[in-house]
Amino acid sequence: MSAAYQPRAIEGKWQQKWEATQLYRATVDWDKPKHYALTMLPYPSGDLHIGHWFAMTPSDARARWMRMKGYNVLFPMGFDAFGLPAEQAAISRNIHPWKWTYANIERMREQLRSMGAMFDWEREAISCTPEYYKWSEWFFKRFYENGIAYRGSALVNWSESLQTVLANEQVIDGKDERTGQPVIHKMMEQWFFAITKYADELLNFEGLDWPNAIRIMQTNWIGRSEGARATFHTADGGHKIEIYTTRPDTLWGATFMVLAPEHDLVSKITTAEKRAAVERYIDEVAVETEVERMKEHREKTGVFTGAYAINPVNEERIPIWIADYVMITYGTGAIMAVPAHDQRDFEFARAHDLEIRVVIQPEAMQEPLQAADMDAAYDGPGTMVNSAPMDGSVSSQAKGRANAAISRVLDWLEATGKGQEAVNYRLHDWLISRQRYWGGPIPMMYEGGEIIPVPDAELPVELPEDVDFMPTGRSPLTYHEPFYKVDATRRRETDTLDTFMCSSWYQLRYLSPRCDSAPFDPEEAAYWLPVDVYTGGAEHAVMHLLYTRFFTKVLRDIGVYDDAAAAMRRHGRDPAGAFDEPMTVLRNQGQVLGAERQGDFVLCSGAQAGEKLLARRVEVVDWNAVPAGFDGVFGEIAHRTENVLHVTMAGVTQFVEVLPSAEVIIPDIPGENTVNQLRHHLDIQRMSKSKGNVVNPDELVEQYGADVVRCYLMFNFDWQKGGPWNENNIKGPQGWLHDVWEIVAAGAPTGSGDPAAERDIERKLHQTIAVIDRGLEAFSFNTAIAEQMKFKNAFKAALRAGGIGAGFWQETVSAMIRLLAPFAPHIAEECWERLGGDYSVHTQPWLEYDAEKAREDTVELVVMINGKPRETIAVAADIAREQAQELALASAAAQRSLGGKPPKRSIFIPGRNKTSPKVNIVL
RNA sequence: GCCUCCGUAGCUCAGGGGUAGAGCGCUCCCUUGGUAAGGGCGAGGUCAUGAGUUCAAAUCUCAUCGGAGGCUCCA
Repeated sequence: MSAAYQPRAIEGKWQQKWEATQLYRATVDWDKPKHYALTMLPYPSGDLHIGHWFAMTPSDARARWMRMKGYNVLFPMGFDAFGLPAEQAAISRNIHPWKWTYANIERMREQLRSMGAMFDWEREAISCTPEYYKWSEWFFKRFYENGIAYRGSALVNWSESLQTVLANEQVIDGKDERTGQPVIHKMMEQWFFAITKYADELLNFEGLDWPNAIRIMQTNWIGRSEGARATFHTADGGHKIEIYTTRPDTLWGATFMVLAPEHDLVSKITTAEKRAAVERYIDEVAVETEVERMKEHREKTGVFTGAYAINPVNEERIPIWIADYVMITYGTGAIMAVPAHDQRDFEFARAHDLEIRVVIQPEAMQEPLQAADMDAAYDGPGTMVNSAPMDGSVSSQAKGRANAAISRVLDWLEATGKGQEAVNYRLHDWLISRQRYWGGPIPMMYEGGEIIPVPDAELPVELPEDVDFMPTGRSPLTYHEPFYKVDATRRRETDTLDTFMCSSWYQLRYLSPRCDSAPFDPEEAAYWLPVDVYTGGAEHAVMHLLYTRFFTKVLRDIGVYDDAAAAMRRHGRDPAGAFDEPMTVLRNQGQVLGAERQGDFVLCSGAQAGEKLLARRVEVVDWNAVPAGFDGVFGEIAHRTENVLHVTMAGVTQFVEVLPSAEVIIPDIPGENTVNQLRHHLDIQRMSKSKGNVVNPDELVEQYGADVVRCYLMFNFDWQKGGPWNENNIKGPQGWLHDVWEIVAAGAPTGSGDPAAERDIERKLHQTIAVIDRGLEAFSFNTAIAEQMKFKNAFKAALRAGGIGAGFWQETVSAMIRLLAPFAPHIAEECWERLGGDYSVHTQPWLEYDAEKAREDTVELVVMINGKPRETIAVAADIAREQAQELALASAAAQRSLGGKPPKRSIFIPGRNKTSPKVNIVL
């Protein structure tokens, strides 16, 4: 065995052997328990970055661990290959999206292989291939037949820069989440999926082990609220106006109504004399982007329509206004305004001099609340007033039926037919069509006004390749006649599917990527589903992770899983609940961020000129090393623009202009120094090409080897948190693997060993196993590795001390290598072979934790006086209470403190796990 | 504004009612034929702050301060 650990020499070799022997091929075996581990598939952008490694290699370690524990593990990989970047590349660089995407996939496959992950490449699925999108289309048709997919008109998000509509989930703060360009609202006819039908079921996370944050985000996004719908009529009786409210107990306080400017009724009810003003306002609002409209603290603008409505609860005549603070996209797009008890309505009423009427009297107040005295709406608890026949009902702060007043009003509304109890959702149906080329075709045709599905036998509708990419941003499909012109009367749909549809079911395609008769093989599904552990980024909380849950539920309801369920029953597995959710356990990794850097600490001297110092001398010194009596500006360089330094000290920033003639002294940089060599503070931030803080995993692998990079990523971060990159720390895992290598390379010692030392190592080994198991179970990869480092340190020390015999060495090193295998698969395989183990270390059984072996024989009994440790006494680990207390009382420390008097109390705390037994003597 | 999560060594992180831990970094010493390296010794922490519960609080409770993420005219 060559002396030095040289990753390059072994990693390629083993990657090839693993592939040649199909070591990671996962096949159905009903005699073994299954484990479907899945990590989010990448978009083939062309280069694997460190984030992919961070997401995938710990998941790989965990999958390997499960495999060694006896599970039949499926850990597939593929590509989410449709999407805009490919199309942008086509437009800007004249490369066809097929070519661009496939070239990237080829490259990324190689990079993925360098990780040494146990991906089963036989199951690779690529969403942009006809074999794949045939089934995306097939699902679309099934959804259409079952009333889930429909074509409808709605106010949608239109991105001018991308020339396409976007789903609500893809718009953040009124901007397209990809480009950051503002979107506008536009009325368009589009394809939708009726995800709102599943809103209530999607709110139920029972049986799911998902991060709390994701559950909260999805719950917020769905935005269920309970309240009432009520129908107001215009005063002339000509029109009905539906409103939704969560506070039906304040209906009697409605003193005006507000419609969203986009509301259908606006044009119908506006009086002739107000028409001009109303139309002007609508035009103003229409050109506002979402961004402008969402600005905080903006003035409540609006105009009166001239029309009046009748409040159904008290027959009062109230004015109807339009205002942009009412959103057409929420509820019914119209509200009853209760200025006394809703802050927005209050502000609007004050701005436009509208009546404010108190209908909830706060209990605590002596005097009745007067509208004129209010400076804000009152939304606390109280008693209903001015609300005959509901006066006296008590409104708590509870929502919905839990509030007595609301409950009573709801009953009354239903009984009188003036309104109904209602549930409202913030969630809208999923807008699925895109005006783009590089996506799955929508298998629909139009003939006259009719929608005709493409027959199943003709699927897939293939994307034509011979298209021209126009810089206009329009989809080439819309002017590709052979594609859209089916025959003289029928025209094909030229919109394509949102890529999130393709990724909503990829976990099913992995089961049988070459299956041609169905989207997936039911026999495979019966065994593997559902996904047991899913890992990926939290940024998909309300997109992919919500969509795929919805998708799974629809497939279940329309019978797509029926054959799989039957197969399950044949194999004696109960299919109940197996198809309700796609992924049982979900964990999100954090993000690896760009490195933080301290700015230089400088001493600047010169002449003060107003706000800033004109420096004639700038010296970089050790952090905080300020000479006594220094009277210039000193501190960290927080920022530098040309020759102006922002120097901060204790939170105060001072400005220093370095004169061209100034002397700059940087001890670490020899020769003459310039102002440009001064380093300013660098914040932790996302890695991006423009910031130049991107870490290239290929270079790291080249330098340190894949195993070291894997271990560094797992050891140096809290996986679920992420953090700043700091390459210095790679030396820790590197040194560890070097040491392991050297221990194996050195071979068994020749001495006979010391039973006590060996027993100690055996104990530590089993304690280590327990920590690794716990760490992997909890995705705490860093603790699992830290514990192995500790064990290595202890073993190495014992070896040096000559306490280890040959037989024990073999046994222990063999165990150590098996424990290492999930984390550093290549070096473990090489060491395993050199130890004489059978191929492969990755198919060896995992080490069984033995509590008896992990037990300490003697431990330190801690004697505490008033809770402060004072002395230790070596005792048997299983020492009894009485004996321990006797020993403690007899100890020198206790005798000294007690001074002959009996203690007030003496408390025995038995040792557990890794803590020592203790006796606390209270004086 | 609301909702989550988090403040432990210089850095990145474990632990978590009962003696404060790891890796890196740092001091000093040794090796200089594993050498863009190895071995050894050591320093460094009122566990964000303040109160409470307890025989005992870094750990539990509450408040405050600081940080991260999410939602936000949601009727």
